[in-house]
Amino acid sequence: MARRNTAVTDQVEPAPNDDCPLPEVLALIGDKWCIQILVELGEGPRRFTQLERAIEGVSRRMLTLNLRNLERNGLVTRTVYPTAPPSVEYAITRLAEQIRDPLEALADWARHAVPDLLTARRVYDSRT
Amino acid sequence: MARRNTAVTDQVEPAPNDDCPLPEVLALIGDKWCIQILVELGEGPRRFTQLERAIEGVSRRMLTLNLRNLERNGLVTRTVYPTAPPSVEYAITRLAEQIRDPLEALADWARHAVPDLLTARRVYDSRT
DNA sequence: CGGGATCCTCCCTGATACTG
DNA sequence: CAGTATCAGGGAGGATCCCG
Repeated sequence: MARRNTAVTDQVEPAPNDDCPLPEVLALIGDKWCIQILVELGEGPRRFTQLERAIEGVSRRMLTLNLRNLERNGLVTRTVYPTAPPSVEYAITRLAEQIRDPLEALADWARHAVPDLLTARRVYDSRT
Repeated sequence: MARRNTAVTDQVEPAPNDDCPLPEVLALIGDKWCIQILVELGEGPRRFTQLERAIEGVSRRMLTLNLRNLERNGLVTRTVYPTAPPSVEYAITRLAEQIRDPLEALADWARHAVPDLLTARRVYDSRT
């Protein structure tokens, strides 16, 4: 069991069966900060500290782990420039760019559904 | 602090700011079993035990919590038939039906991206 | 049958300190 | 600057028991 406690999500392992890959996708991009990382990198390449400042609330550790996971899955590239002090640049790949449309569709639904959702929630909560 | 340890995700609280509602959506439908529940209920109404058998791997507790969460957010309805023994039927709402298209788009991307993803992963892992 | 309540256990995560 | 290593806590989730 190599790689224990080194990745955020260890599952995925896309079961070749199952007609519904959604759980896997969610496991892939569900890591609390992945979306925000992808969104930020969508604006252009960023360095580690830039990401750390832009995302706000993320710890160094979690940022590292999420980036490693994204890199491992081919959604983000990591380029080291051997300068002094060292400089590391992250960027999204084509694979990651192609996911932006589906995610945008999901975001559209979210924006549209939030009111109904909040209403449902108030009703449910008021009935305790 | 009522409702502690009673919901799976307690956050959400859709911050009215932020132009990107994606983290909230993921918090909403990201609960490990929610997607599979919605997919299964998409086939038609189901009773608790039917869901428990269909989903496989889910514990009674988590199934209950996920269903409660979905119900609270207006994505699932819960109907109790006071028969003996009691019978409870779950079904998806219109709000939940409307999310199926975005999710399907995401699933399409997933199916298309899996090969690249696995390749990237093998390359990354082989470089240790 | 359909859960609620309780206990208990990992492991995820944050904080801190150290390194090339 | 860009991380890794280590420690500690807290919460998610499983197992179990019980009840209407």
